[in-house]
Order: sequence, then structure tokens, then C-alpha cells
Amino acid sequence: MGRFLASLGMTPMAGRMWGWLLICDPPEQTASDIAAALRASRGAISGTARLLATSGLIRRTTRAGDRREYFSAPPEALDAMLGSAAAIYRQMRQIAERGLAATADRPPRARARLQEFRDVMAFVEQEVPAVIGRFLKDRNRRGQA
Amino acid sequence: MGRFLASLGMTPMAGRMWGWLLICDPPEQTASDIAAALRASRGAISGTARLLATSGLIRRTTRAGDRREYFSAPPEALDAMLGSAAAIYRQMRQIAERGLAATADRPPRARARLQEFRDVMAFVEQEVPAVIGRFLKDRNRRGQA
DNA sequence: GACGTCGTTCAGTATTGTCTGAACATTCAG
DNA sequence: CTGAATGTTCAGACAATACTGAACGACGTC
Repeated sequence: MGRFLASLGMTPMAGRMWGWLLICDPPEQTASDIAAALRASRGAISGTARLLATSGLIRRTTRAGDRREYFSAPPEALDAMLGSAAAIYRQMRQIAERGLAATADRPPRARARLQEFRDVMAFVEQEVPAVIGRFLKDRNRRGQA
Repeated sequence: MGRFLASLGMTPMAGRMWGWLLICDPPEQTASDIAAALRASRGAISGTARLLATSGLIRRTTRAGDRREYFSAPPEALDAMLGSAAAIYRQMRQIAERGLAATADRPPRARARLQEFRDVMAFVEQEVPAVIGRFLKDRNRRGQA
């Protein structure tokens, strides 16, 4: 439960909140529940919830006749996580291409390394979706078995 | 050249320095060269150099009869980068397993999501080296052609 | 329509992290 | 041996960040 160190590019609060949603019971919790469990203020929960929701790591649902919002960590969260990891490579490739464009007037020797960096990122960017697809197929097969 | 935003888990200085080493000419530069190019203090260069060197992103070489150290971004840097990316998944799996051990006395319903998270990370952790191996083979083939 | 509850927003604050600049150790040249 | 140059280390300043707590608006209830 003390795994709030999962702040990989996220805030510590986001790591704690997501970790809690992975192990809480019941799986759907209100903001007040989370605030009490994590000993955090409601303001922090509000901001973190929006961050996690836009990242696709958590889902916020409402119930008819109930103003409260229920948060949960759905299975799609893992897909979103892998997808965002893939986005990092795309981002790196784009940065490299910007760099190549900015150094167009430099001698080729100076650009060779950046060019290779771009190629590597392009390769990984292309292969990662294939791996994810294979994983999803594998999971579905196991889920239907 | 203004791509110092590459601080993905690294310090801004590390991003700037690595980016510079990717495009500088000549490819091998002394600490003074880098400090002058990036308008940074020698202290920052020293600390950042050690950080990047231990990560395998840069290589520091010396020449006989020359006290200065030469820094460069070798091709192996990309391999190190992909390897560290793979390490992230392993780390996540280990964290998940620690969480599972810590919640052994909880009802299974509360642990199911964490269990699945562990499985997904284990899968990716296993598949990523395969992708990297395929990439290396592809690059070598192209390099020899 | 008034109250309690819930979510959001924002200023303030504490904490963390990053860079600078000086002091020190070490090496090579004269 | 002296002196210049290089790399390292450390304290301090500066900036960025994350969280708290209070104020505000909105919805449901009585």
C-alpha cells in the first residue's frame, strides 16, 4: 500500500491516488473517501482527479440522484498507460525532426547522430503498437477461455 | 537546437547537454566547450556529466598527455536508452508485487486490479527485449549492407 | 426558498530541486 | 617549484512544484 512512489512523470499525489484506487474496496470511491484514506485535502483530490482522468488512468462516474462522483481504476487504464508510453517515443521523434530541420545548414557529420536517433525512435514508435496489439489479443484469448 | 525540453525524468541541464552532444561539431567536446556552448557553469557540467555517464547516455574519454576529458554521445547511448525504458516496466512490476504481498490479507476482489496490473507489466517487460533484439538485428543488417 | 453537501478554484506556503560561484585538489608545463 | 588549467565539491540563491485551507458556485434535500 505504500507504493506512492509511482510518480513517474506524475505528481506524488497522483501516484498515491491511483495506487489506492487499485486496491480499495469497494472499487468505486467518492472524493471524500479518497481524501480520508490518503489524508489529503479535497483541493488536492480535485486537481489530481482531473489530471488522472484526462490521462485515462481513472474513470469518473455519476449516479442518478446523487451529486457525488465515483472514481475507479478501470481495466482500460492499463491500455491508456501503454498508449501514453508509446506517445513518448513519438514525441521524441518529433523533437529530433525539429532539431534536424533547425540544423539543415550544418555539415552532415554533425547531423548524423541526431538522424540515427530519429530513426531509432521511429522504429520503436512503429513496433510498440504491434506489441500492444499482440498483448491485447493474448488477453482476450485468455479472458474468453 | 532549442530542444532542451527533453527533460523526461532528467534535469533540464541533462537534456540540454545531451542534445548538444548530438549535434555538436566536432563530436567530442571538452567540458569547457560545453559550458561555453550552453552558457552554464562548470559545476553544473560536472554533475550532469556524471549523471549522463552513469546512465550510459554519454561517454567520457581521455587522451594521453591531455588532462582534459572529452565527452561524446556514442551510438550505444540509444541502446542504453531503450534498456532503461525497459527497466521502468520491471520496476513497475516489482512495485505491484510488493503491493500484492502487502495486501495478502485483503479480499481477492480488492487485489484483482493490482494483479492484472502486475500481469500487464510482466508481459511488456518480457516483450520489450524481443522488440529491441529485432531492432538491433535490423540495424546491423542495414549497417552491413 | 434555505440549508447542507459536494466539487472547483485560488492564494499562500512549505518543500524540493536546480543552477551558480567560489574554494579545493590534481595534473601538466615552464 | 611555481603557475595555469582542469575537474570536483559544496553552500547558498533562486525557481519551480505540490499541497493546504478557505472562499465560491452548484446541486439536492427538507
